[in-house]
Amino acid sequence: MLTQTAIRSAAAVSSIRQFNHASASPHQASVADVSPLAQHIQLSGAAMSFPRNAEIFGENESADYLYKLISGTVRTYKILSDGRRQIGGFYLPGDVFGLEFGDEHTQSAEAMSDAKVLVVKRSTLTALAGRDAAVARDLYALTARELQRVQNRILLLIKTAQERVASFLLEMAERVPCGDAVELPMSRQDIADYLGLTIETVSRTLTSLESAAAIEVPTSRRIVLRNRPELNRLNG
Amino acid sequence: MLTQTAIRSAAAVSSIRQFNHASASPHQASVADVSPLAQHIQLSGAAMSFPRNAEIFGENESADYLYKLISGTVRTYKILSDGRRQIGGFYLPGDVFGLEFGDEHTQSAEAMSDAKVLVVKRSTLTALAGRDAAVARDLYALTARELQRVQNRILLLIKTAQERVASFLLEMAERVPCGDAVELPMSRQDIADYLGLTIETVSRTLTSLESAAAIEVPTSRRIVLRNRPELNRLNG
DNA sequence: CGACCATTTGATATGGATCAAGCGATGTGG
DNA sequence: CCACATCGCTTGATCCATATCAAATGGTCG
Repeated sequence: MLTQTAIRSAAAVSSIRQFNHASASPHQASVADVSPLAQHIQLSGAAMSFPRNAEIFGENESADYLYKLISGTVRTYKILSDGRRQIGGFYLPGDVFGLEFGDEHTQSAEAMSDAKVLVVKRSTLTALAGRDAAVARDLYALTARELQRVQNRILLLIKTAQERVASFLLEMAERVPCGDAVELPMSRQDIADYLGLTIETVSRTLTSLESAAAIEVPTSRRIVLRNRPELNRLNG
Repeated sequence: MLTQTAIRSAAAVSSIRQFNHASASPHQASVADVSPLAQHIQLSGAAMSFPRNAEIFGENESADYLYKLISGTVRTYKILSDGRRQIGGFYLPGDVFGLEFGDEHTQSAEAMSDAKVLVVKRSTLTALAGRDAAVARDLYALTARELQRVQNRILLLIKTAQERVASFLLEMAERVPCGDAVELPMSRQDIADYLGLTIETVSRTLTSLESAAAIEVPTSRRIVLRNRPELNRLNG
């Protein structure tokens, strides 16, 4: 159950507490931070740490908390009965996840690297939204973005492997704006499960894009976008 | 070539038939209808009619209205630059569509058959939601269901053709609860674009399911589920 | 009856999966 | 410091599910 997961880690909470004010990594300063919702999370959120590959919450656990990622990377996913895994999304520092409509989480969430998150009770947040229209609007906006992403993913999944990989690279480049170089926080397997492909196909597609001079792959985790127009064209 | 049996439940058939026509069909008195939101729509919604294949709204148009389907069937969809079409959803009488988070529609909507809808201004609805918590909750619930559906679709799209078709049939059977007979309101092309397959593959999969005695296909638009456990197994 | 459209069926092609091997980086114990 | 296991990634060979191309069938409406 979620509560167990949360409580289990709650032990680690207090020790981490000082950490989040002090350590202001460059990643943490984002647009979202100035919103009323973000301020509330910053002020009253409990800090928690999760080691690499730890589960933050599981599918079907009750969705009592909302999470804001401070550092590290998180993936959400579903597992089919035969073991196939579909990654629902990758979350970077500043992103909010665990946002649910129903009472239960529809996906599981895992830390991809050691991760620090701020946790707020969903009930207090909705109560706050009832009093403060600005908070409600923020929640709304977060949801809007989330739904948009999901719908784009559906479009993604009817495309070819090249198109999927190109879309993925452009999406990541947009989310980690560092010029044309993207430092991927996830493995090939994660990318494959996100795009509905196999690692082999992802790998082959990347080398093929490299041959076409659309990208460069200096190391497996770093990708340089050399020809965005071409990638956009592939994007469909 | 498969034998078309004459033994068919005629009772189920006629009840499905009138589902599409009668604008005061008993089907409309569903859960949604007793909700405050539904009542408001019923009272202050403007009735509009759309002929078969007419556009109800287009992608990128401003999303000023919310629609509730009274009779007929509606599809929402997106078109990729090269003409591929992804159907976002099918809507049956009683369903609400056009629900958006942003200012613009992210999909187009078309009447699949002559359709009657009730239309309400989104602004009045959100204003109402601000005053009446029950309305807000209803809007929330609608959105929750919508998101759930979208997420399930993502899972669908990583499955095999058989699994997709099986899931589709079970979904439709659930939405048009008439025992084990499903009267499909959409063409094979629509189904294909919904499932991310081709018409040929949909057709072949149906015949293969029929050979496996999981379903019967007395006419192309009517499907009888003969072996739900088997379909559920295929569902993944 | 005949034209038209949706659907099914058949033959073939192909993109991506699968199976299998190689390779480079990282870490571990002797 | 070096053999050597391990792990993530790439590359190669082959297979297979679905797409594509093409034709036959069947239902509907004039």
